[in-house]
Amino acid sequence: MAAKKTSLSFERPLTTVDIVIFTVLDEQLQVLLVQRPGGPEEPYPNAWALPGGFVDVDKDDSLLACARRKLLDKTGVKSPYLEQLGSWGGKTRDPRGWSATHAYFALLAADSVKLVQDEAKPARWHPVAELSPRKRLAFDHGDILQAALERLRNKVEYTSLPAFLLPEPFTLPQLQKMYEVVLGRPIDKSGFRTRALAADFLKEDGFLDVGSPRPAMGYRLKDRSAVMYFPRTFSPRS
Amino acid sequence: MAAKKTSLSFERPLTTVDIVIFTVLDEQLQVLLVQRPGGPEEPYPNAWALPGGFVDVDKDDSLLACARRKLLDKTGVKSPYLEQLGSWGGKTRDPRGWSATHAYFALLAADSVKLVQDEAKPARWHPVAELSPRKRLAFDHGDILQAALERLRNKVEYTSLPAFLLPEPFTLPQLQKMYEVVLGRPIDKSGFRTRALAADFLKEDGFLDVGSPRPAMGYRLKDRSAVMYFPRTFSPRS
DNA sequence: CTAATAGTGTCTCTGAGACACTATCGG
DNA sequence: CCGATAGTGTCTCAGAGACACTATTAG
Repeated sequence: MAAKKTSLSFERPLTTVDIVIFTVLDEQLQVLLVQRPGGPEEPYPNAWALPGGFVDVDKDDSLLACARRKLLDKTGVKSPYLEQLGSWGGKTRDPRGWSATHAYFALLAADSVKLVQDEAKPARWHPVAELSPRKRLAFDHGDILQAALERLRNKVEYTSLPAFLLPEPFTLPQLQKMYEVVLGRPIDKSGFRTRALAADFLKEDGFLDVGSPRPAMGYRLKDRSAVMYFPRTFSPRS
Repeated sequence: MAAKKTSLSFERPLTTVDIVIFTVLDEQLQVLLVQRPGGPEEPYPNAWALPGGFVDVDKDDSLLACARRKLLDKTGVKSPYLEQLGSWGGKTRDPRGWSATHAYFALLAADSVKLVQDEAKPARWHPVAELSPRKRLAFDHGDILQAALERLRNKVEYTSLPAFLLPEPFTLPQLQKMYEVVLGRPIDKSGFRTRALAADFLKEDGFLDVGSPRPAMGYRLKDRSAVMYFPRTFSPRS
């Protein structure tokens, strides 16, 4: 394993990991952003940015481990839904030099989060509807967020992803609401129930009384590590 | 732009770009591999690997540009279908140190390629069916190839990707053959034609005589920079 | 004519969408 | 009883799959 360093002396890009963390809060899709420190030597001082940072070659065994570490640090959540989104790299995206970031995207239930406030870097939920072109994010994080949103909205059409936005157990009406919030349009109840149950990724877990007149069946995911793919989408006929 | 180097003195991972280049040759899906040099200081000497290498912070403006450069160097092809596949990074994947690779995947027509042979690194097409667990690829390139195959087979079900495996103009029977080769199963002719034409991504380009008894209509892509998504898949009924 | 490939017509059936309906609770 | 939410039944229709059919060429 004694690494040969010969001819590896060229300049290496900076390597970071950034995470787009989504949740649904107040019936709105929200993303977690941190405010960058304001020092004069900092890039994008005081701008909002995705949580993330440099890979630590001593602490992190892999990119995924690095993402998990950063997510745990910020939110206290151990095992959210986490998938790779892509990578962005180039000469000009960071004024400090050629840099490449590995972006991940995560879904979690709002109430499972205890935001950890680093006084230098305050963290806050931002409704995605309220920041589209408004305040510009640091680096190319606006592009990354955009890609994450497209991926999320796309996958929601044909997967069980929104289940990760809810604490278990949850009811079918609650789950339907998650789909509707992410997609931004109502879904037919009957069709939704038929498909969700036919997809066979839920198991019953007793009745829940969530304050509505009639108690509803509570459900849990059969396998929290698997995502269900529906054969077709929820698209309206149009 | 004068970059502050203060506090950026920690160790940086090695950064590479690797490309999974697919084509169809002899009615088989094939992938381009290069043989690693055999020097005693080289990792995985003489093993087959995906084409790729270190990002050059002077030559490459971005990850995508880096991928294009490497692809052009190896195959002489300027504008193939090229998309990002994902990234793989960790402490142990390269014996020379913590490294992260940005993987891309490309599709091109076999006859558009003039393989550039670097005497130190011979390049050759390998039928994917013939190397599954057989010869182990260098680094984690087996995993990357596996991911590329899954992505390709998956997307072929509902996109026009196989069109990039053919030189233009091509006939519908030729295009159908590309789908069948990648999917590894026959497709119904009538349904295929209906859907391909309804998807409206082809434009007619006169009749072609490809040696078969009856000449067939030749087609070109309306927009070589866009991929068509079908509303449903080609899956057989059960 | 025949063989071979290009291209079309037609039947069936699944499953999604729309929407009206019933069921069960609190008050 | 009523209102509200949970959950079901039913009609229709687009579109995919299966497969038999016609069309056009070479010899």
